[in-house]
Amino acid sequence: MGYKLELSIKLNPKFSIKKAHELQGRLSEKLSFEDTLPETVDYVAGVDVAYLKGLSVGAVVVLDFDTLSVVEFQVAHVKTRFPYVPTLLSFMEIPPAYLAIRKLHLEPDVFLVDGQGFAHPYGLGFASHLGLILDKPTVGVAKSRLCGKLESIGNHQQVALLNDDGVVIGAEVITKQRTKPVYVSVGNKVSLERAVRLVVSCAQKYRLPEPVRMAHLIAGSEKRKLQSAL
DNA sequence: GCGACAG
DNA sequence: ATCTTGTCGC
Repeated sequence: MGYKLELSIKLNPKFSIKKAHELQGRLSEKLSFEDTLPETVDYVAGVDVAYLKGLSVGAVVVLDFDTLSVVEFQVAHVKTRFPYVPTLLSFMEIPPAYLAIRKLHLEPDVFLVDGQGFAHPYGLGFASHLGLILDKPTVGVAKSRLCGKLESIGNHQQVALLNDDGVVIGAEVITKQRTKPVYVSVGNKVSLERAVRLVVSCAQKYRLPEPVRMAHLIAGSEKRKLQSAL
């Protein structure tokens, strides 16, 4: 079901995988690794996308940074028009994610996104691409590694760096003991150090930081709702 | 040529 | 990601 779409895209001269990678490389240069976050964060958002047949369900949730309680959430669904192609995930997930985010009444200080940020072969994972479009601070929080070599930091056992040709592109973070680590990288307008701190502070009881975990649950419930409505 | 490959 | 109940372990 996905190969047909992938084929049509590969045959489309207006959008080849090679051209998409070149675009990612150019956009990556516009990323900011500076900390533009306010001293005290009030709202942290979580973003995720779920799939149902030919539909993509985007979900965004806003939590109070201090209590990690949900203060708002929005969902949106659109027909999936781009297949999952490793390294091109953002092209598939941005439409539903962006539509949901546009519905927000509150403006989050930062968005924790389910996927890679700068820790990407062309320096532009979903979190970074979304960060440029929103022109807001974003952090990539992936459940598995896409690229980069591990590089331990002294006697630090909770955080290891992801290195790519001598460049630090992200970090492997153990948010909860006895569970697999998560991969954190800068999306846009935030430093890696701050990004890691945000993820760690938002992950208390579960492996995934609460914003991302909540967004995942909301996308899932919305999917079930659409499911039964068919 | 071979292996890797977010969600 | 998705299809899915119970079950083993911290």
